[in-house]
Amino acid sequence: MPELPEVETIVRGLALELQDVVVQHVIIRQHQLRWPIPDNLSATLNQQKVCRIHRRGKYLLMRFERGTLIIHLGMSGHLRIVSKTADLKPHDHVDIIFSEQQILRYNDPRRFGTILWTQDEPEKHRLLFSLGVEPLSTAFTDQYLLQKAKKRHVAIKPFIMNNQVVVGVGNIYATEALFKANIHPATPVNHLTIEHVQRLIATIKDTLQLAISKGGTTLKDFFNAEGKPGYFKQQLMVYGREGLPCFQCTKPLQKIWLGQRNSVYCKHCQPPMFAPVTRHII
DNA sequence: CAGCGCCCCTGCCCGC
DNA sequence: TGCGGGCAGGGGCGCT
Repeated sequence: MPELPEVETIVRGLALELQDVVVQHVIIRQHQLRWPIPDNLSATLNQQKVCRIHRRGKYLLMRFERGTLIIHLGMSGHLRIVSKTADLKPHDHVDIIFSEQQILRYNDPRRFGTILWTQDEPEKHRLLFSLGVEPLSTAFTDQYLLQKAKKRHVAIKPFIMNNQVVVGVGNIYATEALFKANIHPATPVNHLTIEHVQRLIATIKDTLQLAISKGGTTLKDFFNAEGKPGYFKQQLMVYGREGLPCFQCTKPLQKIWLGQRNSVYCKHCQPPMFAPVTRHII
């Protein structure tokens, strides 16, 4: 579900709602997420005040007085503010209760998400310390990406989806940004010219920023903290449009499997920039 | 050490 | 209508 624009949308919503509120109580109905939720989380959070809500990559960080709650939504996680009277739904795994009107409810059908606590600076946490640059920061430049691509042979799509290179670019936005930059998703990174890299940086930033301005992408079940969908889906040029005509050249869009993920592209607008890979059969 | 595959889990859609 | 297979917006980890 969530890529960077969706997490950013949720962070902004929660930051408005939960600044300086105090935890009254925590209910954990299901401990088993990607890693178990700490047993003592309720005791740890009790009576602590929310100091700041921000994010690093797709990790949502809730800073309290004595530490930070690290939340990741995985593929199917949701965070909503609900009131005490809201119906309990399947997979409502955690409630952080601030008041009768302010319950932060975590729902995650697939349980690929994460809720962990750290007393240290969250940047030092094992899940965060080796993360790459933020794509919307000034640190994400052509020189940075070229440096990272040195001695690498991976295809550009899994490369920009690698969190150690740049954070927050998932399958939807990687697919869209490569289309807008006219770069074939299977191009080996060492075949890219500086012009390609410059174009790609620009289209990644543009795509993410536009998506944030639309409140994220709702494919079927993304909703922000107020339960409202995002409207970036209407802007998708290629993602999910396999076999349909390219909006630029009207030729049917293609699908390939790259880095354990599906990728849609236009073979006319994103021509291959490399010799075909020959593979031994049997 | 780069790169690939596996795996954590449920829901949903498709074809038979 | 029921069921098995495949696929899904993520990403850490272990193996080669």
